[in-house]
Amino acid sequence: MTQETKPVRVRFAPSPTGYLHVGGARTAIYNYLFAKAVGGTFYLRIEDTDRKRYNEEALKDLLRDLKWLGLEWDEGPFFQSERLEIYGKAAEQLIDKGHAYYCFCTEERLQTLEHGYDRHCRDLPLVEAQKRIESEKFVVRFKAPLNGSTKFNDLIRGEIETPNKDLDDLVILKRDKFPTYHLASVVDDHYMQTSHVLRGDEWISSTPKHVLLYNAFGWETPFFCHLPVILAPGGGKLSKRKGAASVGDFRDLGYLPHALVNYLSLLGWSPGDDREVMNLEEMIGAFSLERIQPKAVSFDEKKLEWMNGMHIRLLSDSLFADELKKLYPAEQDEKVLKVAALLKPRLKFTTELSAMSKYFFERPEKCEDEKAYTKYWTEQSPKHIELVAKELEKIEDFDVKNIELAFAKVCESSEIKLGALAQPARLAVSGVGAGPGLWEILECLGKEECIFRLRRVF
RNA sequence: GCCUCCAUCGUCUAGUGGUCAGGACAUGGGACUUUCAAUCCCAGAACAGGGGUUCAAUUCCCCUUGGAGGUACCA
Repeated sequence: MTQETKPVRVRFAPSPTGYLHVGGARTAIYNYLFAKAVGGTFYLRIEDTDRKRYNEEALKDLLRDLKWLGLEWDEGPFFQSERLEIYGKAAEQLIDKGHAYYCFCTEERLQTLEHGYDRHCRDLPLVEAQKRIESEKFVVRFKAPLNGSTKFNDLIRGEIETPNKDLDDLVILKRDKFPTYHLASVVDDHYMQTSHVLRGDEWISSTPKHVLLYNAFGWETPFFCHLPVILAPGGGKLSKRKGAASVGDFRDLGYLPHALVNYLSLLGWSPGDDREVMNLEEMIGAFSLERIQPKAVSFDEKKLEWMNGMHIRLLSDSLFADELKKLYPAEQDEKVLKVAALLKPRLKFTTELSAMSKYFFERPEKCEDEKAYTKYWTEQSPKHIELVAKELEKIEDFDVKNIELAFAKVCESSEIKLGALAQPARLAVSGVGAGPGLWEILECLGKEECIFRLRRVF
């Protein structure tokens, strides 16, 4: 079977040591989009071979965050820690073939070495080594070739060639019998029939070693595709200090999962046309590995914010109303839906919802918006508002059109500009100086409530 | 140090051996307007530098510079 005919199977293979950061999330997204785009399988593998850094909390968050993003996996999660026997056997297999060897060097000795491991144990006779493993601690190292060079083809960068003399005899089985990443990932990617390895580009320089491992086993290599890193706005690593960095952070800030996925998908990839705001189906439809850029990219939260606003506006009114309903479970659906429709076009974060919707459901006790108060409220305002209240009282059909007419009447009869009338009325009714159209607010509140609020004085 | 990768507006990107180098975010201005948004319109803004190859390079090659990654019994 050639690689071209192999069914597409890709994986996201995080190590549960910390929060899922946006770089990892994007790797997951590209794997997911690619699998879905070609009708392949997307599986999840947990690379928990580092017992010191293992963090159970991180694992839980990871699964939760992936689900939140909507990246459901088809298989897994598979845990490497449960497959130790397989890696042990694989290591033995390489030793038998002469591609790997036992190394008994102590950490102290290794520390005295200046330029990496000196291949001290490489030529120990196997029989001797096999005796020593009974009583001594050891690791298993891969025997890298001394001459020649190793090439592989990266799907977005083309051929990458490394002289073998620059590759060291890397440890594949650690002292604690756990495999290193290199062994575990190669063995798993083979047995789990991974067709394409899409991972961060920090792995580029390890890939020749992986290729050598595949060769030593006599296995076919998967396709490799290394994704560019995501950098912080000013350059350098993305970190909490430089703003939000983990998926959880963005969720807490009020971002929509699909807005994050959409934005992240565009960081290093484009559909080839001018589309930017896309739902998951559109992203899947447009996705291809060839259009991924090799260049490192920097994270622009401003654009993410904009993207989030766009996705909020894309939400159906009823879906958006569900968010609002969470805040006011006791309120009537009809009113919640109305308020939601008014608010939807004007916010960037669902977290703004609470503050922006409050006055629709609770009477404001006082004017909370001091700036607007100083700007719009005058000594004349109470008088003007009373005129409005009187006019509103006369309305039979309390809708936007009639409310507007009522205001127009007051303006005309008392020669007041609409601005001087509407803003104080808004303050009286909502307690704040900004929001949806005043007529809409009033209609939503209902005649009785409006008149009550107008006649109170702050 | 050594090895590897990368390089179009401030940012994300499209693009081609001959283009007015296109779009989006951000920025500035305008329109709309009862406010704040949203929306619409307009503007400024880029092919890192130097060598080649070529009739012609942003595009192909080399060097420099800059950035990123690796150089772990971490992934």
